[in-house]
Amino acid sequence: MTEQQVRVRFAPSPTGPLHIGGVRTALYNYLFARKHGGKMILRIEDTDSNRFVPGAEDYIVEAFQWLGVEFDEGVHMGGEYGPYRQSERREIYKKYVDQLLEAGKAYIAFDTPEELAAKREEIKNFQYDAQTRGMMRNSLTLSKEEVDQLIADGNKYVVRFLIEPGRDVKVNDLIRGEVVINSSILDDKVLYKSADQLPTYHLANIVDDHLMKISHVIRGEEWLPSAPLHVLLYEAFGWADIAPAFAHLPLLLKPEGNGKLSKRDGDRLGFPVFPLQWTDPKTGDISSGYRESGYLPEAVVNFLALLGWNPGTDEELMSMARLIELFDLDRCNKSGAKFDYEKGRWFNHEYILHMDDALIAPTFIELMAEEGVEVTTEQALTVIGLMKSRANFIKELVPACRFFFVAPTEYDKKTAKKRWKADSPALMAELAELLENMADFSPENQETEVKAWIEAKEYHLGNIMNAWRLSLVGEGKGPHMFDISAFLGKEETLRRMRQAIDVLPRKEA
RNA sequence: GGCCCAUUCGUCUAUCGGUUAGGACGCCAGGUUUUCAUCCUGGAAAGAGGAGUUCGACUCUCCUAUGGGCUACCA
Repeated sequence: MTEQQVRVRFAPSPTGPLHIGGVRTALYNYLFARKHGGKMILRIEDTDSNRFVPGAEDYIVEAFQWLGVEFDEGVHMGGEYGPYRQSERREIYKKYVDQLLEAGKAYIAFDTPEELAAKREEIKNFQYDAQTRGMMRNSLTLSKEEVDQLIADGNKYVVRFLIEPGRDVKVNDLIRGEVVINSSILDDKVLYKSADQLPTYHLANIVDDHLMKISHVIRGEEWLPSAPLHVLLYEAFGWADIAPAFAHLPLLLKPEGNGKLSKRDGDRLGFPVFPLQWTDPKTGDISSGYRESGYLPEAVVNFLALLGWNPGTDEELMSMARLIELFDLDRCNKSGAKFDYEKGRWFNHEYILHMDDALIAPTFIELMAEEGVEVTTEQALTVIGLMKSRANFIKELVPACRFFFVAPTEYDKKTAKKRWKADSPALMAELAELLENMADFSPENQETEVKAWIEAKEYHLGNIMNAWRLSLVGEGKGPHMFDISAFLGKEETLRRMRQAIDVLPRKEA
């Protein structure tokens, strides 16, 4: 057997923003493809015309661009197996549906949605299958003339897959091993709807995967129950021996409580479940996105990769290249993973820590400008270097760094109470005088001279530094004091110190 | 209800018959620091329950329980 080229696809339905679980599925497909030198395809499954949402397709493309998940073929870039939008492949599906019809492996059914609903009311656990198809209105129970007439009269119909009962259908799953389901529990799935002349997911999926030469179908666990149906379809078309391999990924679950992670959870728990912000075109509702929330795409990718897979070592911080190097379907978990949002924050923190300050600077400058604070690139670089170990998100740097550019207008009460002592005004005045006469205001020289002064006078270091910090920052936080004063410059440093002496309350000794 | 999948610290997970059950997030304590953060050290914290198989089971089998998914002319 020759090793066939790895070709995988991510095939979302354009019904809204891309769910984070879908992002992970796409990511695993991508890692797998790159790992094996294969191709990654983006196919749009828009066979349900009723659920089409404008903008969703562009959103999907943009989301993957942001994340760094690249495609080799797809709806947005073409390729030799197109078109990649299922609504543009009507004729193709029709041909295959007819093939099944002619072979007697599918049949035409006229039962209306209303009639089916009535049947479900009438018979509990009603299923359109070998048991019941004999009592329905279809090409198995009606004569050919009747069928032709009904169609000629313009009656809507569907094509159903004829499933033979009593067969054990085996699905070989790369993650779960062999899963066996008896065909008797499967229903005669609708493959095609005459109403919009489109197939349903199942038919389109099998036909496209075959035509696009997909080698591995890596998708969410929610598809596992219909995998036997897909196996049967491959058989019906005579493609059983060239069918793709399956791998069903565990689901992403709610962080607390039960169930699959949903759009609502994000709103409720205060974290995004979508890669990019999304505005519902109908309701105008806005759902937050990882990008807009300040996440770095690398952090999101790293975080997501580890939800359901691990390299088998303690390595946790991995670039896309490293993930590709290490990824293996054999190391994917079988059980669903609760979405650990806290860990996502930690990943972002780590990526900010390791990120080049020059890459953070433009975003920082922009965010500061929005707050009405003009910052030069040089200033930004200094401040980011000093402050980024305190931030989980770049935007957290904005309030944290404000004091570098804007003098405090009020002082943190708790800190003032603790750090501004009876002798503080006098000490600050003395320190101000020392600084004023200092020729070299570099942080190094300041440190040398100030510490020498403290030592000579036998002052308490913490006493001086904490009061000084309160004067310049307004609270008890921030980097090394001399870095702050040096950044501020002598003039501003002295101004803030005098202001603190004026404004902060005097205490009895 | 039926069918399928799953089940190790609160969470993400390692372990592929023999381990003091390891790591990470979060949490707590201590250290470093003029403060906060970073960083370092330490701590609490787990094999759902019950039967087997075996000299030996977290690991294999079965049952139960629990969780999850599917059960559309949606994907």
